[in-house]
Amino acid sequence: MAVTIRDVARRAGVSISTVSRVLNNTCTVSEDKKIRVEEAAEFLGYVPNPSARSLLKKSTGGVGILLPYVTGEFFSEFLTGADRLAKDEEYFLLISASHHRASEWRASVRSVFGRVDGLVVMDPRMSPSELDLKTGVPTVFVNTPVENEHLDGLDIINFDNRGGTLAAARHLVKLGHRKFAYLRGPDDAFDAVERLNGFRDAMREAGIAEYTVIEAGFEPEYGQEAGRELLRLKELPTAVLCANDYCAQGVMTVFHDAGLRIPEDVSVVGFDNVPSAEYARPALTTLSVPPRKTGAQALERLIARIRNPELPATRKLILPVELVIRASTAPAPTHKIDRIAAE
Amino acid sequence: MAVTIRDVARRAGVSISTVSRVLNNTCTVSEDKKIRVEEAAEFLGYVPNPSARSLLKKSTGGVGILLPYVTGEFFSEFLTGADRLAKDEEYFLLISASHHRASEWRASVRSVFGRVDGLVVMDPRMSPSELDLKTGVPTVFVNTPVENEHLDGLDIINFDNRGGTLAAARHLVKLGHRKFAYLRGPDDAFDAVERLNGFRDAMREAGIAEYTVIEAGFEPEYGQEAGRELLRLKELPTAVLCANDYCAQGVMTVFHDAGLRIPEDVSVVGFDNVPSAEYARPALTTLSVPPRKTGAQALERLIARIRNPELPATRKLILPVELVIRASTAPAPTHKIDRIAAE
DNA sequence: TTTAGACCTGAAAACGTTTTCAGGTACAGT
DNA sequence: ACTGTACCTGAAAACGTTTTCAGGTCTAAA
Repeated sequence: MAVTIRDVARRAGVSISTVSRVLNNTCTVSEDKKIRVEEAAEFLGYVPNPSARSLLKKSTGGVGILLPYVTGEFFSEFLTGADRLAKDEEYFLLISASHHRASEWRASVRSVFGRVDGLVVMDPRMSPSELDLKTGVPTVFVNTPVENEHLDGLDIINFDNRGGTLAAARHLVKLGHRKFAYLRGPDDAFDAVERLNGFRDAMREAGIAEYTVIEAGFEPEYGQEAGRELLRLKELPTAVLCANDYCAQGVMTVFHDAGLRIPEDVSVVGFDNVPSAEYARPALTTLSVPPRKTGAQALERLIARIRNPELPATRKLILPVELVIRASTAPAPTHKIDRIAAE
Repeated sequence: MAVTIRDVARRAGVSISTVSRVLNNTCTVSEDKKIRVEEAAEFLGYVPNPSARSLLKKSTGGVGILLPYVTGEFFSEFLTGADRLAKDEEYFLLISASHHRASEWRASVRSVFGRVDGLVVMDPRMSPSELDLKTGVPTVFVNTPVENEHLDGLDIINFDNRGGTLAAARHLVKLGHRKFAYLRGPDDAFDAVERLNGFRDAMREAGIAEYTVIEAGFEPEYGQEAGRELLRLKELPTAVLCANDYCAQGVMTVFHDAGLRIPEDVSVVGFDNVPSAEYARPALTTLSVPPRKTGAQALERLIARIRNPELPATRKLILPVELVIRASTAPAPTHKIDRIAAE
């Protein structure tokens, strides 16, 4: 049986009210009793029961984070940022992954319900209205699809996905590339679609009407599959933009194994700038989104709203995305390209 | 104001006891009242208050996970496994990272105290006694240093770190390598030390007295630094074993940039088999520890102990580690090795 | 000496549940 | 008709806190 406030009170020879007052120093208590209580609490190793406390205060001191995956550098960096801020602000973190599945999503929501003072929700495949959260706590959405007209009451942090790919493609156009391929992410993922749109914007802008778009995905396997598909084309693109860094890593392995040289024969660009992108060889040109900072920022905003419920909920923040040029991109090749047969 | 059991009782025209009984179907209730209660609860969207419930039941339905980092493929894979099992068993996950710092460690412990029914603790730098957990809940330690004689009351899951490196080094010896370097992890990290010991075992076994050990670490930066140091040696090793995969990735970038060919000039081995090891080029030979499975296993064991407190706590499990041979290792070179000057 | 006010303290209510306890009804067996 | 039993139900206690309320003491002012 855990030690309760009553035990402390008995040992200090005071009432439980006094113990509570001392421990929360909520109003003045005579010096001697204060010392007696503190000693007793220390001696007994008393820790207030969080359930009892939050039952009364109607706040738990916790923040829930709901995301599709807990795996992968992007998400884990996001969590690191969130964890950092949570610790600073003395909140605990309740984390749950949905794997884009409705059943797990419901289980996640159920598991946080009533246990947290606020929620950070990240799911690029579902709009806030589909998520239908009736949790009654402040919520910050990250990387979430939303039409501007339905913004009211929503607090959103997104990345400039569209602008990112646009910038990358522009860069490649400037390097003389004309034959492009885009390895797209799943079409039910909002960020993947935005990235594709950015690519299309760039092509339109450059007056390039013909380019290849291949359905890939966010994992290296999909990149490999798409890479093999590219190798079967009768004319190889000289520049390949990818849904994200993992996809890019996948396509790079296939190109490498086919004897293609990156960037001499073909340029490759990722998205996200995950830590491993820097350590790939060739190091990957990519678009830097700051997941750690975003995690911290989401939590900061959420905690501000928890502490001050008057704060208006409606807000939309679009974080800029930065082109990081590394070794995987170069001017368009002028030589003829040899490749080992596909498959 | 959230809807309480009292609201449901009023709407259904019964007492709160009856509502509770229906919702937990804890004993027989007449059919009509049962239906009325269920309808009322559904209509009002009633969800029992977890604080009130756990205050009474003395169990929270939560499990705490305390680890050094939440970043990196190893930890995030571990979390995925844990999350999976938690969801299956209807537990929520309270996660906190300590970054190997005592102050954060204490903050983490404080944040889970009283909020969870059990704890999974992973910290290769601290023995359970140093952690001095007086949480009063069942705890499973993962990848934690412990001397066999102090095992009582401890529930431990470790990897065969020593055997892993031993197997890798043996493999390289069999490939004809005689000039070895080992990039070691921090010497206060138990697993890093065990891995080094495995390497030393192999050298002794092969009768190799001279080899290089360099203080590196678990991040690619350290691998790069150590790699540059290796390049300054007057004689290059033909085989480099690393503290983990990230370290290996770091050293590989430096070798690559120095014009060394892997594995023709030098073989490199990692440890952990993180997902990106497969997609590096050359693909990394490494030792597979199954973090996801371990996460699930730790949680499974913990939940079993929570549900059955009679279960003896003392247990030590050492998970095998498997050598995964990929393209970064090859027979020892017989040719002379050219390298671009270090720095 | 009285009284107002400041200050300290304990009793008790409250938070939202679950669970025990006891009362009530209906029915079957005598 | 009476008793015993099974079944259902509501009142109330309990969980461990915080907070309100009110009582009590002490000091200072009148």
